[in-house]
Amino acid sequence: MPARELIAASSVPLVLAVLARGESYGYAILQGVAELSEGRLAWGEGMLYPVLHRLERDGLVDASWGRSEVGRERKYYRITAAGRAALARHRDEWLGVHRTLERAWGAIGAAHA
Amino acid sequence: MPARELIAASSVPLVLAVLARGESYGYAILQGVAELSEGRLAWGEGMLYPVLHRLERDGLVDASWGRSEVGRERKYYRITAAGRAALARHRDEWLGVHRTLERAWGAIGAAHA
DNA sequence: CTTCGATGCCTCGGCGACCGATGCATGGCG
DNA sequence: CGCCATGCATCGGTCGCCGAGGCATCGAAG
Repeated sequence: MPARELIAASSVPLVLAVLARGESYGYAILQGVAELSEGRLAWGEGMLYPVLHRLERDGLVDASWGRSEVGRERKYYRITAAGRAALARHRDEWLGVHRTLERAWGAIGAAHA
Repeated sequence: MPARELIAASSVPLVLAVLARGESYGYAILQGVAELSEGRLAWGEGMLYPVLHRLERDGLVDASWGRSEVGRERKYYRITAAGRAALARHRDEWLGVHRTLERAWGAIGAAHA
């Protein structure tokens, strides 16, 4: 499992990206992330729900209660326009840092003493 | 400037990568990071020194006092073998998360409703 | 019916990180 | 001497993680 800081940095963009594919709910998001990461990212519920609540508080997602096919209650989340904008911004920031790191890593190989 | 969490996630790998190119010291590392990121990452000293001290405490870098050409005191940092190993691990973790995000972003474009 | 596990939601609190503000010392310059 | 640049460091507010724990419902097994 990645370092805690990396989890923190990727949790919001990843949740937004999952929701950009269509509405979903807690448990399913957990599974979606595990699939996308091929098991490398395994979040606990204790970190997902606070993220979801923060996103809702900030207007990046909308939430509404619904029912599963078997009748169980679920809280469905949908990404908002502001959420899509935030996702794009997070993506740009991530890619900027990624390029910086690649440059630093590349230099290591080149400058290998 | 990127979100705080992204700074947190990239600071350690970046400092290690800079030091992997050769020994350096606080102020110069700050400039090296600014160059590598083309100004996108501008750290304050208040975040760099704690990172450096943590790395030293954990044995990922060695520190020693020296003097600049003009006679001023500087604390030079050198990466250790453990530091290079940690750098490689951070790099793997980063790339793993990066692939996950790319997959998630790609799906957005493909599944665009 | 009762018990068990899976689904599905949530909160609490310790820990640790960022980072703006602030402080201190030295050396060069006018 | 006064002032700026270099160069090191800490403090404290604020915020996020995430393991542990809690609650409710449903289906199946005994």
